[in-house]
Amino acid sequence: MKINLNKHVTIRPDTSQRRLLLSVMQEAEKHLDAKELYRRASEKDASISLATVYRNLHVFKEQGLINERHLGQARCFYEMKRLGEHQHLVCESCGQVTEFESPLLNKLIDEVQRKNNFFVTKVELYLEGYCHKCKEGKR
Amino acid sequence: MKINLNKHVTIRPDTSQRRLLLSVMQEAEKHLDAKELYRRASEKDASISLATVYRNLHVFKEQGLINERHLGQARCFYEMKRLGEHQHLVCESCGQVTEFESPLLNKLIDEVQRKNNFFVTKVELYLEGYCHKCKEGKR
DNA sequence: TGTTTGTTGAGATTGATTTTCATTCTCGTC
DNA sequence: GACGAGAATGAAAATCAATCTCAACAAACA
Ligand SMILES: [Mn+2]
Ligand SMILES: [Mn+2]
Ligand SMILES: [Zn+2]
Ligand SMILES: [Zn+2]
Repeated sequence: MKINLNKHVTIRPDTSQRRLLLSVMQEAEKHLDAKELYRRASEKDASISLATVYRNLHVFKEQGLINERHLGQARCFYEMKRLGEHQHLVCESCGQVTEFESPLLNKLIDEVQRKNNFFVTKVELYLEGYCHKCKEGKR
Repeated sequence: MKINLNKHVTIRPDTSQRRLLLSVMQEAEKHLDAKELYRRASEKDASISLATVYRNLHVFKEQGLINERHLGQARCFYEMKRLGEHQHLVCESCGQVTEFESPLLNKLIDEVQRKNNFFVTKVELYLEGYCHKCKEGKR
């Protein structure tokens, strides 16, 4: 289910749409889905197309500029890649997304790679449950 | 985006469609998506509807009989729940799905719950990369 | 037996994503 | 400066999984 990006093609690194989309991604304080990225980009360039958003999300992903995340929903969310991997905690009740890191995860992955003779290129740990507030409310 | 199953309704536990769907799930040697479950069930009862497959996947999930998994694709896969949690390794190249367990994961989750004051109800660790065979082939 | 309530099949609908296609842009060459 | 090839774009159509609607059906039970 990959988009048809024709691998034998040189990607032009810099178009006004790409610059706009990247700047919106960078300014974003949280994870954006394609539609929200489109909405925000449209405010600055009303003519941009949703197809261009999707196409460039693929390009950015291939270039390693952004991460694609699955946060419970069917649709994907995107965020700029940063130093240090992190994973997500999603509250079933209020939808709040919390980020966390743990050195244990790397340890786990090392072990899994060794035991299964597998080379890991992508890690996604998704935890769902109840956040601080919603946990209280449940009582 | 939940299906409308009307919570204040008593679920009738045993219909011929449910029995059929569960038996197909049990016989399955690997993870099935809704369409594949539908295809296999249709072989035994040509009149079964895809809507019934989806409806009952929700029922089985609520009853804790099956697990829903996200294996890279947008669509979901399902498998019978078994003793002992396990997670998945998916080969980017050949698509092979390998299952694994690690006690480190529980340790990690304990830590995350404590540090973030969060109550975890669902865990999904998805690792993608290259399996034994495909790793070799790459050289 | 008649009523109530849960279930089903078929088909329509939704929502996210991808593709198609005609047009436009970029950039190196003449 | 015109040109040509390749890459990118906008708009709209197509795809695909998942969900919903609704009339018919079946089980439970009064
Ligand atoms: Mn994040
Ligand atoms: Mn499994
Ligand atoms: Zn919450
Ligand atoms: Zn492989």
